[in-house]
Amino acid sequence: MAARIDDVARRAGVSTATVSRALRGLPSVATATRARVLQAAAELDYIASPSASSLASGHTRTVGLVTPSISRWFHGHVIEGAERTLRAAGFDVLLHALMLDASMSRAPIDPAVLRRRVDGVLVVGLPVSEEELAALDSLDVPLVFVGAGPPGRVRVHMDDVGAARMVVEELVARGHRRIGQVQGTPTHSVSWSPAVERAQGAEDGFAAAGTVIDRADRPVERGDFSVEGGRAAAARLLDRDPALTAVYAHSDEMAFGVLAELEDRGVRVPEDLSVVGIDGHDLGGLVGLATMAQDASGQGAVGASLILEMLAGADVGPDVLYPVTWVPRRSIAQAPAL
Amino acid sequence: MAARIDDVARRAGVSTATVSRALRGLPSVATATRARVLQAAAELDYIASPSASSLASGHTRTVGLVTPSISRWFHGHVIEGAERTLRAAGFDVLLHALMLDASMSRAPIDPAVLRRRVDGVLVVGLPVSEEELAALDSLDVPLVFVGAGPPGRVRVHMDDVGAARMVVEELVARGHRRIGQVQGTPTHSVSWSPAVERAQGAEDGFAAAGTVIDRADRPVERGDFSVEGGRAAAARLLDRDPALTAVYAHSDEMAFGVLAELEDRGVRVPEDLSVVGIDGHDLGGLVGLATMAQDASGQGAVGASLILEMLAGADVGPDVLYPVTWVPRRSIAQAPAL
DNA sequence: TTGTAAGCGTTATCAT
DNA sequence: ATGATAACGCTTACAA
Repeated sequence: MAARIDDVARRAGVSTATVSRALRGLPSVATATRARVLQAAAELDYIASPSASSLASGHTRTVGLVTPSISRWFHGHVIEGAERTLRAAGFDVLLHALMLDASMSRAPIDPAVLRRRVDGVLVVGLPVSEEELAALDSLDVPLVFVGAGPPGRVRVHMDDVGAARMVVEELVARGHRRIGQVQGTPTHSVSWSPAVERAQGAEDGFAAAGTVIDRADRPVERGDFSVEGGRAAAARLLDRDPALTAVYAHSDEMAFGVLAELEDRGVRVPEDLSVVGIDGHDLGGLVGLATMAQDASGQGAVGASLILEMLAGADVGPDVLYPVTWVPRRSIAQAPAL
Repeated sequence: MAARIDDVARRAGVSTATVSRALRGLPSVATATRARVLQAAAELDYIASPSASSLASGHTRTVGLVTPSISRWFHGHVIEGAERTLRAAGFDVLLHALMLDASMSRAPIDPAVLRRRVDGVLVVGLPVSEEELAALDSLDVPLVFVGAGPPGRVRVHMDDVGAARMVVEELVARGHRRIGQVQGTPTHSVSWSPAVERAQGAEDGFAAAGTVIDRADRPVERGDFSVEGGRAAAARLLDRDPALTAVYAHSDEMAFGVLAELEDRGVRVPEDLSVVGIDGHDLGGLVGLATMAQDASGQGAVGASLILEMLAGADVGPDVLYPVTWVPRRSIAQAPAL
């Protein structure tokens, strides 16, 4: 049915080896020959069998995307950016999602699925364990992390610590002295996850504030990086300390939950309480959420480019730090007078 | 480096053919033999080369997902549901995104990318042209549509016409007589896209309302299925007819844009104007958006299952109609008194 | 139930 | 610059 390489060879009057060279753009082919081959291939609507060429060459022209989510804002956008870049370079994208279950835990990365199947792996917003890292290394292909990656590895991410610090500084500068936090929960307890770094940055912000804010005046609850988690955490926060004047949610999605809970309780934003998030979610403007915005699809595109460069033999530096933008919106204001 | 099938064969003391049969669970293998093979394979950490087995068998154990978006609500959720189902069945997922450019147009589906690479194709929320349909058919693999598909094809989708009709009926029942619409724009002009059907359903609703609503009292603007498009369409709608008492947006994301525009203009929802969407976007509750909700990830899972069944040789009926749920929220209310 | 051996459709090595 | 041909690592008749 479908044309094979020797059909093209016969039609062009050359050997299969020459067809292969011509079609892949290798140098040592006479211009006239190449033209004839291209012509013949086009006429036959020939496309090389990916499995055959993978088997023979050892390359798959496929990059694996490992992610804990597709529908969440960050992951969806990173995947979108990466897919576009990879496809433009003629690579296929293999999606490997490790969904979180109800208890926020997940199956470990299964290297068997990726082995011999991809030329590179992009880990999207997923803190991995030491064992998983070893498993990924054993694939022996370029490995790039977007959004969260172990130090020393090739990774592209925002400055989580710095962004969190700036958020706290914005709040303190507006007179807030009782600031609750809704923290994310990393799927693996590693020191380099956004969950941890966005908490660390807040500590830095408090330390640098020039005003001592007692630990009791900055309570923290966990929100699992989800809207519902954020809502529940906000509820616990307000129950603990009804006198809070601000809440810093470590992600916009959790901040949405905070806003929902506040509305239910009749707490006015920002008159009674200010709310700030991190991420720059598309719908933040809709609810007037102040945030530190990052460019997720841009990071996905850069991550994909890095893999392509590594595949081309380039040495790439370990860290691409992506800038963030402060987006003040109506959810943040001066702290109410005491 | 990596173990191959003859390493396993040698270790288990059988032929490569037997290893192949044993590992794939084919019937004609003695229990004891199978155990020895499994044991040997485990010891060597053996995994069959996908390219080699594809080449030999003609199957790829991969399903292609063709979609115009990953970050939008519907597409992200469908992909998530489909991925989960396919992976559970041992299939890989190839992501093929056809991003829309600024003018809402997109590159045509490139069958070359899919040819010989997938055992099945799931088209996610994407109206395709006749040419594209022919190209997809030429792949000669199971083809399933989710969210939008040509009549007669295997597809899973909500009842767009019925849902739109119900939305209009809900508005009319609350006394609304001047109802604006924010319509989606299909990427291809086909009669069976949600964009068209959600408009058609509205017509049905008006016709069945028992009250004649003049065409001039139900103006329509296009919103491109995006938040910003929805906002712009709402602006045009209000400029045309400031006396509207309700807006039916053909998707929740466009409805979000409508709400944003209304807020900017100081139009109170629902006191001055009611807003209703379709989809059941996760963040609808946050802004109190009334909507007809559908289960996107469920549809993705069902679509994937259908492909798996077709691959198994089953005959599957052409249409799986997914139910919708009316979710009244605070954005809908009685029409204001004249 | 198991083994032998012929493909599957390329790429890459080595000549020419 | 081009051609022969041996891999690549499986699956699947066909035999036994």
